[in-house]
Amino acid sequence: MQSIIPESKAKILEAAIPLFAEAGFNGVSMRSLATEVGLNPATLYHHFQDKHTLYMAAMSFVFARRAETLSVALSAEATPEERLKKFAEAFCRLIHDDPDFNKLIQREILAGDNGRLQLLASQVFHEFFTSLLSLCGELAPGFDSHMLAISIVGLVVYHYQITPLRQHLLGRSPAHDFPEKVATHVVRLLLRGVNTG
Amino acid sequence: MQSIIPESKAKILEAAIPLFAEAGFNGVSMRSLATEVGLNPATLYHHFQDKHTLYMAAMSFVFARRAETLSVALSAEATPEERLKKFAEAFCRLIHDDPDFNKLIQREILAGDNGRLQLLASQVFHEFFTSLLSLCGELAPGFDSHMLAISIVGLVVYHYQITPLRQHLLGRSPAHDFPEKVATHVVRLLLRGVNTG
DNA sequence: GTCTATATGCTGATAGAC
DNA sequence: GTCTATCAGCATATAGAC
Repeated sequence: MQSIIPESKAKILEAAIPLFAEAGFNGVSMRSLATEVGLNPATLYHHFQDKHTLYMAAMSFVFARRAETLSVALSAEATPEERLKKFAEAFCRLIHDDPDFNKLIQREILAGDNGRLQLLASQVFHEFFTSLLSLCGELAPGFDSHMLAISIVGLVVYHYQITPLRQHLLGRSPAHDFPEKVATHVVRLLLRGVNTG
Repeated sequence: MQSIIPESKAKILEAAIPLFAEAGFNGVSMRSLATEVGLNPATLYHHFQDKHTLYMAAMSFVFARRAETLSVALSAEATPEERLKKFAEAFCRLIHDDPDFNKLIQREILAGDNGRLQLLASQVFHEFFTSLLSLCGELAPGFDSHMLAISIVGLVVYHYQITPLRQHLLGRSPAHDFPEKVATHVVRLLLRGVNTG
């Protein structure tokens, strides 16, 4: 499954990922990318057929890195509550440590290309989401597993998505960015709701 | 507070909103916008100084429309539980009925311009978020109100944000898009967590 | 207030030398 | 595999007629 990528090609992709995450497909020119890598713009066309091909290669590159990480935390043998806790911690850490991953997914969803979303769903999220669905089924048989799974992911992802805006909202503290803090909050809310006790 | 906008100017802004929501600032050219409105590109520059000014005017236009709606559902006199329910329903309906609003906020967050996010926070979300914080304080004194408020918003918003991707994930049903369904799910999860009963 | 015509620069992409 | 040189097209924006 793991394809071998030549060094220079990988160097271009590594540079492309943060640029595309920050500015989107239209916001990154082949010139600016070439400058970033320290190459001539024409050289990029030796490694990739065109800009779109390069973009897709960069997406595959970053997504392949993370698809594995996502499933691991869910597959451990433990009680549903324990697995939820482990998953929340691993997921918060992942999203916190690799902001590009989150941004690129957001941009893909916004772009709304159905073929690409299909690819994303099947190649990156299928195994992860299947495991999460089964966890949801064990954890809360009375809930719609699909909605619950989306809610769990949303609770984590949204916290980090909205971070740049949160800086300007009331009650904000730097501690709110710590993965452990977010994980604890999310798990507590999921298990018992707002009922204190 | 409500500024008077000439008809032709308003017509341009109304056309610009869905275009910017769909393709982002870089993805919309003055040419394509002009074509959409049925005007010559040069005419746009009679109404707006430049593209950035036009974009900001479009943002103010769509946000001013919604800032009011957001606060209303929270200000009613009722028990915290009842207010949460009312808010969830109104919020789900708003996000469902006006996808552009959600997309434009997402794009603003991704763009990450701190000045513009500050403006968004103070002019659009301040009153709304303050009310939501106070509801959170009444509802769950044991929780960090800031985190809880973000979680409530995230549960709703993320559900609709991820809709294009959800189409390709397991367990999906068209009913998952209905605002009432999402609101019921979110409120149930918030009040009692996954504990069935 | 809307148009025609146009300036200027940046874009993705190619041909061909080394 | 990397470069120089260059193309055609589209971008934002302006000047000025009607």
